[in-house]
Amino acid sequence: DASQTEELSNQKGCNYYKKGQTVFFEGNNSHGIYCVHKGKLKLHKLGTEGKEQIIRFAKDGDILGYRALLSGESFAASATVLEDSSLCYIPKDSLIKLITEDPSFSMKVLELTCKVMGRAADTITNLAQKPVRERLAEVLLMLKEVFGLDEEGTILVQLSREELANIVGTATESVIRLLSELKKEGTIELKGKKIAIKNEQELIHICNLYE
Amino acid sequence: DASQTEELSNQKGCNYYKKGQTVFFEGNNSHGIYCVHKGKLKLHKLGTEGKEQIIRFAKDGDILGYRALLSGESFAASATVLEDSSLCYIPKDSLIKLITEDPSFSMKVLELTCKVMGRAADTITNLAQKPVRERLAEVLLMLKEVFGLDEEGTILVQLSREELANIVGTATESVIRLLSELKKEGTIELKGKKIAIKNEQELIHICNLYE
DNA sequence: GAGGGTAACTGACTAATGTCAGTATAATTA
DNA sequence: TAATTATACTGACATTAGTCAGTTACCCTC
Repeated sequence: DASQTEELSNQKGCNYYKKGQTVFFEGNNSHGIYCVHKGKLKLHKLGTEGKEQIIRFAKDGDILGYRALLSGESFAASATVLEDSSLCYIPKDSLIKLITEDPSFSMKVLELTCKVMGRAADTITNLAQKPVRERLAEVLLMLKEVFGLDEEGTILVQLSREELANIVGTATESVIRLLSELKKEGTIELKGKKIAIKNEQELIHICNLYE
Repeated sequence: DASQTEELSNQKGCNYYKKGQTVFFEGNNSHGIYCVHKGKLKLHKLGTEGKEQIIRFAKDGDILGYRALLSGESFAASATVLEDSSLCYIPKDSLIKLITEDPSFSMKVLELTCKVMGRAADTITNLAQKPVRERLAEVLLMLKEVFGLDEEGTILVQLSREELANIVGTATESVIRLLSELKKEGTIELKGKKIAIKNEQELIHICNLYE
């Protein structure tokens, strides 16, 4: 959890990453995990024809790279920094030691992985069944949950239209069209890359249309 | 792993479930986990308009229901028996005791959850990016991996066309049409519900078309 | 501040896939 | 075995969403 992660961070010191830098690459082997001290990252993997698929996001207090390490597999996704961030690295041995020696810590890690699995099942269901418009609404609400809003309702993360498309699982043009639709309807506001949620109830309504 | 699961199964004894029976329901709370002694199950959740989405499968030696228990959330999916099965139940307390007292067991469970997470990321990417035909090919190969084939190449699980559609994330009619296409091309063979893989290389080719 | 590059946007078109309606076949049960 | 239901299948059609081509707006560097 936050306190234990923080403790680890302080012990080891942090490294700084510039916007756009990739912390680890899909397919490589994991030798340790990363704790986000301060920053925002995307976890993404390569799909068809090299197209990026964004799997999830990480922010302050989150940990990264543990899936590969604990499964003994290579990284299933790459982690790229969305804005200048500081992450601390915990080598494999320290982590394994902590997990095996501290049952409460290993329960925490289990809890985390199991929660992420639950979110993944939702994502699968939505991708399989919902049309693009509903998925986009869902993504906007997810981004709000993860990164929060400022006073004006602006989602506190900067993503390109292409990146939004790579979360939703659609073409960039579709995202552009649907965003301007939502703007016309007064549900959101657009100022450059910034997206402000003006009518959250309507977004919730859109993504629950048939439920 | 298998030996520890088996040990637990023997201790507690198994319960029998008839084909079609649901072992636990999405949304309910978990008070223990289930080990599959012998059988085949689907894990599925409700999506748009009550449509089923199949998330994954379980067979002999697999465990079920741990995600909810360890995350402290309700079941994210229901588990339904595809053919008569025997499962043994392990109450929460026994499991927690085992995890906290045996570090090697808790590492095993972590390894399991992390592997499942990796598969989920693949599924998300495929659903988001691949067309239905490729996803169907992928599903047939996945079913082969999970349940195996008999001497004639028949996949050793019986699923309706609707269930196949609910894995692939498409309409039943699309599955029917694509299956008969694959049959015409000689890639598979159909005898009632039974699907036999006649040209695995071709299936692999289909699902890797653009990679 | 001009120029070059990238990202955002728009419109026309096409292809993929879902929907609907109806028939045939298999499975189940009275 | 006949009746009944459920599942598999087929064809026509509608709709969604992706592709392609081109324009405009923004951003960064020189």
